[in-house]
Amino acid sequence: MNLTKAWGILKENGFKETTKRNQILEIFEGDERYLTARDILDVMQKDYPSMSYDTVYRNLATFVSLDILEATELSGEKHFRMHCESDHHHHHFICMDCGKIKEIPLCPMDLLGAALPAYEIDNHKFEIYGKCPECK
Amino acid sequence: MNLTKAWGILKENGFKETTKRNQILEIFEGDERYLTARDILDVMQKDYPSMSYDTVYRNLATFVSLDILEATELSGEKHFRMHCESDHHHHHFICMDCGKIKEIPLCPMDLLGAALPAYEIDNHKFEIYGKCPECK
DNA sequence: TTTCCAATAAGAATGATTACGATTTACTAT
DNA sequence: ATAGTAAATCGTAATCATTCTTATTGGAAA
Repeated sequence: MNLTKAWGILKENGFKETTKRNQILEIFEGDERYLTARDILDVMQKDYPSMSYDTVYRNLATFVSLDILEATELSGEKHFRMHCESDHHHHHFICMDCGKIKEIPLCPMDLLGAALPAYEIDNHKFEIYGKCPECK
Repeated sequence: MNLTKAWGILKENGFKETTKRNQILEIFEGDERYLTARDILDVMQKDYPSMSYDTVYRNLATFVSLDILEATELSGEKHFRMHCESDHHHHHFICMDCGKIKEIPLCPMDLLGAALPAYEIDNHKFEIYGKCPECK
């Protein structure tokens, strides 16, 4: 997703255009890796030494709730990246060295079919972890 | 897995038989749900008011490293349960209400085949979240 | 029984995340 | 433009899970 589309979604939902918000989005636009809240804060504090954790976490939560960012938990820490452009459901290979991802078009839920008839299925997680060709 | 088998593994690896360790294992033997370190501590402190977090965490880590327990991260917290008896690789449906699981015999990695030739695959996670028939 | 080392207790430290009152900023209507 | 208003941010403290440290205890072998 790009900045323009992200701001479109934010405006539609009544969020104000602030410089901090914009810079957070710019960081994600220019980085395809999964980043932590701390990663964001570190970059932001170069320009805004008074930048607060609260602002980072609050905006990350906002962006995730609007599907501008996607989040996953890697080794106990929340990580974020710009939501994929592709509109079809998919999963990710995640490089544990550099944080870059590769889309996996397959979804195991398609194969399960009606294997759990009496169950209410709310969510699922399928991720592959390892090293990408560059990091191997 | 049962207590006898767990203690066999522990003894093989030179771990001493302590009352605390045994009670932790008994809790897991009698509970098929995913439990947190705090869950264990709460139960243990009824019998041992001085029970320390450190003891819980240290033993949980030991048990996981010996494949006596299996661990997963649910909403930011590490959860543990007795390792499944079944020797073939599988995944889990996890009830987010009661913590009970259901085994899913299918593994999506089987279907990926050689779809990621240049990648080093170290690990993967496939879990389905929702409500079990009892909790629905 | 004594000795040794693993195991534990107690509590402090850490690291990520959330909460809160005070202040500032972006948008809106004048 | 300007003021009013609610949203956004700051600064900092609190919380929560987890790990670390040091002193002490307990299990098992000699």
